[in-house]
Amino acid sequence: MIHLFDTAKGAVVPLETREPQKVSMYVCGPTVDGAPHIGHGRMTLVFDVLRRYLEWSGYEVHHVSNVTDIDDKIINRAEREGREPADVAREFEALWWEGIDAIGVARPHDDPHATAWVGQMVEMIGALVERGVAYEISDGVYLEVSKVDGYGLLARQSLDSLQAGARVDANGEKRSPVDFVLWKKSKPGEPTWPSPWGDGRPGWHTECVVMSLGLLGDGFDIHGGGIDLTFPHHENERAQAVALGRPFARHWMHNGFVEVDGEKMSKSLGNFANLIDLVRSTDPRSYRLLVLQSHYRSPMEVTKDTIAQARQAIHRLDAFARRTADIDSSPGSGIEPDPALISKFREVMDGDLNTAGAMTLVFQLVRTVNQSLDIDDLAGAEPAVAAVRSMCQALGLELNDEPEVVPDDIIAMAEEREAARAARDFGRADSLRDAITGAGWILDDSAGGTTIRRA
RNA sequence: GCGCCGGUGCCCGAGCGGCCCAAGGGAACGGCCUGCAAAGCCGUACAGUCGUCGGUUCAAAUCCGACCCGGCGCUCCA
Repeated sequence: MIHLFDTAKGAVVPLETREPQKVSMYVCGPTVDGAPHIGHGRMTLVFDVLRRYLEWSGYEVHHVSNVTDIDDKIINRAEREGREPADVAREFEALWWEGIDAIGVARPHDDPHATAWVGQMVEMIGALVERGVAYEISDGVYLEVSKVDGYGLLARQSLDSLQAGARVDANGEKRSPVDFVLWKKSKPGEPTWPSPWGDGRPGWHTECVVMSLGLLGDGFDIHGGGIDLTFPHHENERAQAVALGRPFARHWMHNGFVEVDGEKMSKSLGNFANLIDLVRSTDPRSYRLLVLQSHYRSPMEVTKDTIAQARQAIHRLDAFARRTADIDSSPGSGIEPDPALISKFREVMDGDLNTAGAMTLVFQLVRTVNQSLDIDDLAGAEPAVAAVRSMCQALGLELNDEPEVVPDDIIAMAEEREAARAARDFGRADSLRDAITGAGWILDDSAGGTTIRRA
């Protein structure tokens, strides 16, 4: 059984699902006010691997991830650029999916948009007001945090110490500085929805409770996101559910941050690393491998160097895939993954999703298979090859065993070089090779002939 | 200030009481292969030690305390 760290419990615990063999997970998605960055990339990759591994383990997974398409930052950007907030949201949502698709993250089964759920949010806020845990002041409706049992569970701090640290509120009407906004009354020119408290829009923390509960139901299994969302976002989501008396997430998961040169990478710091640039400038699988080689809760260093290191490792894996391409391990082939290896993999992954340990296994197998193949021990290699393929599937790592599509003129030059080599005219052969290299292609000579690949 | 999380070889990064004189990847070096290279494969070396100082224990990278450094939250943030 898989064990995962639960932020609320502060410990690694077995994943006990609401229904047997089914997992419902809600992952906090982006606010689409700008291009996705590599931190978003890591987050989606972490939960993609979790989802794939659970599916590989036999669970039926219901994966929901929202898109926040109305928010102050979107409004501000729209204002700055003189266009409609919806237009800003549309543009960056498209970019979001481009980045996510490129790194091979499976699309969620549902991708609720905040703007489509405002009616339900108004309803929920109404219920909170009715229960006497929310109150209206001049600029909006707030949740009264002191009325929520166990507030501070995720923050791992008492209400008192949270209150001590909270910034003083400018308005002065809030009953406590930690009370948070459920409904924001609109200022002129902003997008609005009607409500019993006047036109306005929902606060950020409200959308995720309403949409997660709405799509996955009470007591769903996993709620996840970046570690920065732990407090206040997730705390406040939970507070609303608790205040309503509804069971919320059974299990909380948060992934660690990406750091660039030891520093937090974020929009506000300006050392913002764009995911789109990354996937356009390198093999996107490199980034998945980099993510896999560190633990999801640890900080992860992303620089040109670490990306390049991962790309080299991907090359090694691809070479392995090419070398073993002739081994057919499809169902009915008679070649099964070595059960001992699979159970070792499972044991490692079940320990809080230890993907780094899993990659260790994969690379060790790559070596032993190569050793077997070096001495023509095909039978010894086959079950290990099948195991590697199975593991890679669980990790969402696609290995490339296909020769690349090479332009005709490059092929022509390569053939000419072959002729020159056959004629032992190595001067001519080498100058042709230089020309091919100059065009961005690399020749791999081997006993079986020469293959061409992109540099 | 309060709370949380880290500091492991040249780089990235697992391990979190005995299986660790510490995995794996990258880089380095050597060999095989090659007309020569590159690629690929194989192998070797690199941490006598896991930020520092104390402590607990038969046993500590792993637990406890203090300190130093970095990150996160308490403010928009994945």
